[in-house]
Amino acid sequence: MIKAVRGTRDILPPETALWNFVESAVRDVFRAYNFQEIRTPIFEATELFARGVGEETDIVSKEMYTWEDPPKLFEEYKKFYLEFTAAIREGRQGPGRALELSDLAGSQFLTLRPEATAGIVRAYIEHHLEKRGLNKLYLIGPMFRRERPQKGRYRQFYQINAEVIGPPSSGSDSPARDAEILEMLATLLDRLGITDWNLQLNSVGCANDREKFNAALRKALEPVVGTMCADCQRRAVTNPLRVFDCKVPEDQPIIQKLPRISQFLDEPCRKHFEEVQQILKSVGVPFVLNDRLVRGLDYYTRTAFEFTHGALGAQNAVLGGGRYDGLSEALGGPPAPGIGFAIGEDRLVMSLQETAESVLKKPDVYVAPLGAGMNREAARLARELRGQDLIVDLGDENFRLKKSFEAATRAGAKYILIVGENEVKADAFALKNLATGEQVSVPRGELARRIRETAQPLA
RNA sequence: GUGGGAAUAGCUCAACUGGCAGAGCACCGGACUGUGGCUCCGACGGUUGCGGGUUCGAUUCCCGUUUCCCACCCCA
Repeated sequence: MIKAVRGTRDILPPETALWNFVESAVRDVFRAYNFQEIRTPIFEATELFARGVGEETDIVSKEMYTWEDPPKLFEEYKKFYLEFTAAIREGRQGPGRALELSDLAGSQFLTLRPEATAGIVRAYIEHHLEKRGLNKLYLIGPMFRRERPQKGRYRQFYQINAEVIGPPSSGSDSPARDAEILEMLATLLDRLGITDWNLQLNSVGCANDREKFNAALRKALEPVVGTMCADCQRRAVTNPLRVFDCKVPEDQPIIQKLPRISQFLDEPCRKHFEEVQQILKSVGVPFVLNDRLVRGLDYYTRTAFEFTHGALGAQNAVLGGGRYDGLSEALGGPPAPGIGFAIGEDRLVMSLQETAESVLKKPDVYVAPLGAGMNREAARLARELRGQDLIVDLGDENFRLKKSFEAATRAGAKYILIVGENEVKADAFALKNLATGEQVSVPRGELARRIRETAQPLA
């Protein structure tokens, strides 16, 4: 049997109804904040992510799905190898040279997107969206990372992203935008019925602050790192910021004494962060300051945040984001401050799984043809009813009536409509309410109204 | 990439120290020829994840492998 590949999965009904519920709530809420949808390709030039996300991040250095298109390197290597082995076998001189860079001319490296922001900023630059002033964009779609799967973590997973980006003159760097995004997220989660969320907020400063902070952090770690856990010793070398993620109890007293980014913010960054907090207080969005919150992508500046939720296991971050004021320039574009976030849709759906049944729309009526030739009549009736905006399921004339009833019940239909010879002659059809058992004969022209008026009060 | 657990019918799970692979639910048919849910009866359903080893005999023990789950790492 051919199975879905590791880390990928099929999302089946009725669970898909829950995904649609989430996505339509997202679209409604985002529209209220004047965000508009953007769709970008699922694969991009590898270089985009290398430069945008950062060569040193785990995402780029070990988790991307990358290939060569067309696969010349592989073809050239195969050719070389075959010639080489044939030469040895035949005892003659082998190929004169190994593979060179020029052999790769005409091919490029492509990557399945591991995140959305780089692609959106690429589109912003490519289409000169700075001419439009402030852009408020959102994107829903699959992302790909080659990680070991576990609860809430897949190799193909789905994100809901939103970005506010524009030239500085559009106010894109204003703390008002940070606060607006955070308030929108709080609204969305509440709307979805997720109430026990927790907003963790931090500022990671600008590039300048980070440089000073990193230097101070390295200096502070130097004398103590030898006594810390193996992971911390590794982090201290590769990415000192991540030491703050450590959960080993013995290391906590040491971490407590380390310098914090909050002590290194310059005056503009400090004021910016302060204003974000003041607006959040003003609109009543609760948050917790966490100056140990660091994010894994190189492009983040200033505001960084994470919404967590219990019942998600170890992967408890349901969404995360922050500001990325230098990203556009890093990709060769004009200055374009921005802030955005990514919601892990898989995790979001997981945290409201129990409501799956309640958002599923059931058929209003099951049309049951009865006897030879009745499929034709039933098809006409079903078409009429569907044209009246009813959800209609349709059976088959070969089903015995008992089987039609069972199928209608299983489908969860509110009504069953019997289409037999008697009904066709009279042009009035037996309509039975499957919940109450009440059955009446209804003239063709009144069917839709009859189904709708008694079906509505149930909802 | 590292560690732990698991894999048996469509689903959820049994099967004693190694001895005929089973149950419930679901599905299909019948009781009931144009009236469902309840009930009763019957039928169907398996390369025990895959490959190897030990054994008279392996779902069971051993080795390998794949996948899933959980955690680390990292992130959404």
